[in-house]
Amino acid sequence: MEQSSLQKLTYNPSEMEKKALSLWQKEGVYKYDKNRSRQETFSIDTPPPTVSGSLHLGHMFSYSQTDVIARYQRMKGMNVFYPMGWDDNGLPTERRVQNVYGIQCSLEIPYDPAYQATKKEGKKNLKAEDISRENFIEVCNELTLEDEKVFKNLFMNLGLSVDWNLEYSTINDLSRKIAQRSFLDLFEKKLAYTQEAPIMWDLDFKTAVAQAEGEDREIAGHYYDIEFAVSSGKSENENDAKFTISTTRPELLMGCVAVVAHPDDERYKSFFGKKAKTPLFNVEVPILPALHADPEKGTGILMVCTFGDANDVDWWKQQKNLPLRQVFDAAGHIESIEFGTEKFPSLDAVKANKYMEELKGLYMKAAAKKIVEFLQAENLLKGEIRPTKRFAKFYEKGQRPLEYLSSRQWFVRLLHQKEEFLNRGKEISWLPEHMKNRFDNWVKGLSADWCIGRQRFFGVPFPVWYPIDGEGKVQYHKPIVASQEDLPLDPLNSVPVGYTESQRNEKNGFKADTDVMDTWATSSLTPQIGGRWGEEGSYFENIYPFDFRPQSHEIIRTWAFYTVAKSHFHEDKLPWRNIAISGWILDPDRKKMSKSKGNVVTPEKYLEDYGADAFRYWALRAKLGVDTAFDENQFKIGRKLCNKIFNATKFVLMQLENATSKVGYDVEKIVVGTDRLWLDELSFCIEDATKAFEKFDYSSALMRIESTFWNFCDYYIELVKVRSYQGQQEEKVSAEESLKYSLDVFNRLFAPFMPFLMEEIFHWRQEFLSETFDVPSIHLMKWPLSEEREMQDYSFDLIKEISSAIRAQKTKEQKGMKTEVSLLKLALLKNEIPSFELAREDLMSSGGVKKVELSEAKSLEERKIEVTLLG
RNA sequence: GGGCGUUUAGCUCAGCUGGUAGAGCGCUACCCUUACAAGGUAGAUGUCGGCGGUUCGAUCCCGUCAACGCCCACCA
Repeated sequence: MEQSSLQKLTYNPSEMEKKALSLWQKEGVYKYDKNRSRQETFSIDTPPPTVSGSLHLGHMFSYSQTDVIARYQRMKGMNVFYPMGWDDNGLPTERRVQNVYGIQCSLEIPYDPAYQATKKEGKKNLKAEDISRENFIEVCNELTLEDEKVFKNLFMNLGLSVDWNLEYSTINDLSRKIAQRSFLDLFEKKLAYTQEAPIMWDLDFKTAVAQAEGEDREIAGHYYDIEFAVSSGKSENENDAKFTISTTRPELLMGCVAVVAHPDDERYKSFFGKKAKTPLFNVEVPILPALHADPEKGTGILMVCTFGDANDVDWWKQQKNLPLRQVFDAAGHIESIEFGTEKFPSLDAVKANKYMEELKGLYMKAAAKKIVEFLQAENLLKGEIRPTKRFAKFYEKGQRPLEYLSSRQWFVRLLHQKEEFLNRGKEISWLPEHMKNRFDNWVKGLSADWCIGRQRFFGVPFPVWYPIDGEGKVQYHKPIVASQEDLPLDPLNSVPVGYTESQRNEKNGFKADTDVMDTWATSSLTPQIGGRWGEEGSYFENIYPFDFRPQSHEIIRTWAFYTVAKSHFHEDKLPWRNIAISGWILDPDRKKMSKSKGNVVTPEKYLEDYGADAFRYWALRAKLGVDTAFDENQFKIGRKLCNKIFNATKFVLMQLENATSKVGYDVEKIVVGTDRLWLDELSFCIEDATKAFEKFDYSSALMRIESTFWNFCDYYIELVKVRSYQGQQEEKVSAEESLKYSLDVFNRLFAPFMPFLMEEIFHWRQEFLSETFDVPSIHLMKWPLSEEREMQDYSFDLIKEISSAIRAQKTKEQKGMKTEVSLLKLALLKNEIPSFELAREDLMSSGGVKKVELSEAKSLEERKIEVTLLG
């Protein structure tokens, strides 16, 4: 308690961060109490970050924004449910595991409980070892655990007030169990169904992809003008009418099932009802009218192949009688097609099969080249090959354009409930409001049910088997689903009720579903996973529907939408009341930061250089939903504010070393007018900050608190510092109590924003002021309330004026001189004499002032208060 | 083509229901002078993207155009 010990202190963020972190952990400051009621609970549906690669600035930015809200709610006395999940389920992890351990998943191999994976550490060209899916998942779990530790550390250092007891990963037993439970519920409600249908397919990952995971990219291609003929039923006929089709996909020619033109197109009207003959393969296909054919584009007539693009799929689905002709396999090789069969008829099967001989097994690109050569040889390629740019759908993480492939998949019905989803969107409070448009747009544009199956390994297996009949045919239309008690399970290692392991893949036996679920099928259940939905000891009812869901805008169509859909299906409720969309961090040129552009800034360095509190300041100055250009300056400003708070607090504590009373504060003893004015200012600040926080507008709250704090330093401290240690007793006490009160208020107001520094100051108060508290941390203190009493009728500007004047005089070293305080806009003049008298008394007792007079002037506005300072 | 957002001082951004603009950084000048030089004091800086309209009055409301960004659709 010696003065020197205070004086020596310098702002050292990393030291106080360490201290605070261990205190929080030791005291369980952020622990969620599952026994408290729903009304007393504020629940947050935290986004589980993808655990691959590293956390970037954008994460730190948006997670800080959620944390400040969590901290405010906690100080309001709420029981905060603030979990953290890791999204480790999915492709990126799977690929890494394959590389790191040199293993791959085989669906044929049984589970080996004794299996231990070893990292291959530099050994190259090892043949990948085959292991079972369940073993593979175990290895994935091991690897992601390491990443999760790194992430957790970084989040802790940022000061997130997460309850780490509520940590989960999207592939752990609980998540798998709940994802499977969700599936069973959807199945029971007839919302999940399996069907053979064309789906978007990634050739490299060899998996189905959902509508929401596609993105458009521009690719280079070529137009080929190919000559077709109207068929007369013979393979060769000089007199057949000819027409030309422009296509960019000649390799799909074998899959052509129809030729279409716009119904009003005069050029082709007479062809409708007739058949066309495909070049090379001589397959007869109907010529039909179709509205999606645009007479302006190409030659106005086009081939429908199963399948070249979404149009083909849509149109094909509407036509009931068209065949399906799949020409390439799951890896993008041309299938071995036999012409002259029922599925692939031809007017000249011999010739067609001769061409096929050379095409089969080729990758599509090579096949296209070959076909073009054949066409040239037969003089069926008309005009020039014209280069073009076109947009194609890609899987977000993929390298090659998506293809449409027909396969059996599990779907979740969405299309029948678009209206309901739109209504759900209306019930949610969107922050900022306009983000709702993205949700609406997406729902309105939905064109396919949700394909939830993925032909991958690291994911949640479908708890499903299919019976095999006496002829060895798999009865896909009669799925056998697992029962609740057995979850989580992998059907590859479990047996359905009524069967034995020996019947696996046998006649009259069963076959396991080999697919896993889409990542979103699990992550759309974060509210259920967080609340341990359907589990013993579940506290789902105490947190659901959640109060707050933070997330970024690019996943409104996926995560937000799917979460709403699942909640709607399972509970017939909204998953959360408020959704807050954070903005993006852009690089200084206002471009989105992305790995491919090489403009990504990693957070570790800034966190270390400026300290977590300064780092948070940068994130918390930004409003929700607003993209922010990265600017290192903002860290400096945060650092400066932290330093100022540190020094000002230190100074006030030093002023109070000889205080009359050190135990707490007594507002009753704050009697001097300027002190009371200052209390009013603090009250207004608390009121405004609270209002802002209630609207989740933490950045306005911060701005308000920050500016009040600067006023405190620049004007109020200036005004009272002399009086607070050498004034008359009553006035001295008034200043002391007011300073203690201010310290307390700022300590609490800044706590959600700068948790580390505020924790430190909280302990200074105990050490140097001998204050005692019944909680171990500032973060368990209550948010301050504004005082309910009558406010003065003149404003804080008065304090500013006097204080500036005093400082100006000191600077000039002209003590004892008169100084003038301009009160042009002060409320004082509205209510002239009585208020002036009141102000005069206050000023006289505020310290350093010798004389206060009202100047003579012709008009009211020109009158000034003249203050004479002590010599 | 449809939808959404952004555009305010050199930079990053505030600006609540319409009353001729604010902060911080940067800049200029002065100051180790006071708890804090990671300070302080005093200052300069804007056709509030363009053009129309409503209004006594528009950064704010309406229309329109432009630039930038995002989402969706189309792409034979």
